[in-house]
Amino acid sequence: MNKTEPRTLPGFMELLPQEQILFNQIKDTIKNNYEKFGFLPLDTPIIEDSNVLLAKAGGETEKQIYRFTKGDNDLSLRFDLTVPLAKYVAKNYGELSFPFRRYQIGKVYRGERAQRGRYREFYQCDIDIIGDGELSIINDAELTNVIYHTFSELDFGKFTICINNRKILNGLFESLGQKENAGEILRIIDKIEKIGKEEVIKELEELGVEKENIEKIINFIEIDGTTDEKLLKLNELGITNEVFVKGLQELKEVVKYIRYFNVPEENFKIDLTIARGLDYYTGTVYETFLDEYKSLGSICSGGRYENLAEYYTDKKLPGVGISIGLTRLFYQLNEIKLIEAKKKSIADILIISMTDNFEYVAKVADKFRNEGKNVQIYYEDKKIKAQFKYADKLQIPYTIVIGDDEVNSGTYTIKNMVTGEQMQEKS
RNA sequence: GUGGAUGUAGCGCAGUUGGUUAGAGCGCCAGUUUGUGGCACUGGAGGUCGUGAGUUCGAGUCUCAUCUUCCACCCCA
Repeated sequence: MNKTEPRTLPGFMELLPQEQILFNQIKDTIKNNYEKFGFLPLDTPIIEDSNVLLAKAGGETEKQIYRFTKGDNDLSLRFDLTVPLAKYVAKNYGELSFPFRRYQIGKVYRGERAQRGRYREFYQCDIDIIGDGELSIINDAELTNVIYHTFSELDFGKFTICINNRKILNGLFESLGQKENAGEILRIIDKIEKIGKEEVIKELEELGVEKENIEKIINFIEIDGTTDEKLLKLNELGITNEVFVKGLQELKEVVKYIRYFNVPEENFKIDLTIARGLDYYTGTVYETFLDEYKSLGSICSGGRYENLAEYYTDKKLPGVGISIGLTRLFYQLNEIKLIEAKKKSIADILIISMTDNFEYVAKVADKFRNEGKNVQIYYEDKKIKAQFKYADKLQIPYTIVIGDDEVNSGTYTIKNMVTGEQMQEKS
């Protein structure tokens, strides 16, 4: 008979057990940190009606969406967790309490060409805070604190949360008379880390921005110094544009509260080049980098948006959120060996049974389970040697041997697989 | 969507200017050891060389096509 080759689609991550254990540990750490700040769990369907999902989308995003029909239904796979959140909040507006704080950890789908570390199916770990009409700027600062706590516990080394405010950039462009192509300018500036200053200037020229303005833009994003020095220099630019002034005010507030939250100075900074690709951000924007592995790019990004669900409801729902692209992050950290899958088994104890008295074996297993241990019983009819080998392969730290001797004396023999020590205990 | 590579055992690979029956390592299975794993030794299973066509007396090796996967660009997490 012809066999079908058992292959997994490119761009889809599939892990071996020991890697999956590590992956889940990281995922759990993120989840626990999100919950520590009172975020509520949310799960939404992976498939949505295309009309709902694509209410806003266009351009690049739309091209990458997995879209298909089943019968008469036009369906799509979610490409992020924010759009489903918008739908959910609009739909359940009456049932929810605002500010609505939710976290969602789930898979999303983008049909782009697979590439190193680039996936078509990947986990996003999102938190968002949605206000009804208004939302305090303190929330923007708190998200920095959530990121700080999460990555501190994840322990991937030193990291820096870069903060900026879209209004500052937009206000600057407005004051320069570049309001129309502000979006494109942002996109170009955002790439400065990657392509360098010269290339940014070149691209701005190609866009048709005047020399004088390019100079001002470059001078602006090159403002340096400590956080307070940067804020001072921004003030000294003397820009009176309303949007700029508001943005600067917001940034100052955010910094003030970040300090109240006691996030160490070394873990956050103002970075005026951070713009974020997505155009729905209207205020604070975040990107987080591992100091020793800047080349990985941002490992946690997000920002403030004016109106979450404008395509679904007239209600004004401002929000602020961040997202960790877990699948890619895991891949990258594994690549650079910053994390390593060591644990091969979930079981703490493997029971090797050499008796027909199964009832006795089951009782011993339950005794340890009741003590909070993960216990697996080996049922197959194999030699004791093979059973020990199995425990060894899976690196299960303890084995318990139960033969007729043990049953008759009401005991079990427990063996430490690392040291080789073993002893008989009363059951 | 554009450009460049790749494919030999479960895995990562070797295979000379085309020449008998395609190799070693790791892994897997069994035995040395019928109540004790790791180490060692011995033995074993496992490949229509991605697929199809062509050149040739002869193709893993040369040619063409095709599929697959990977890398870069675009965009993004």
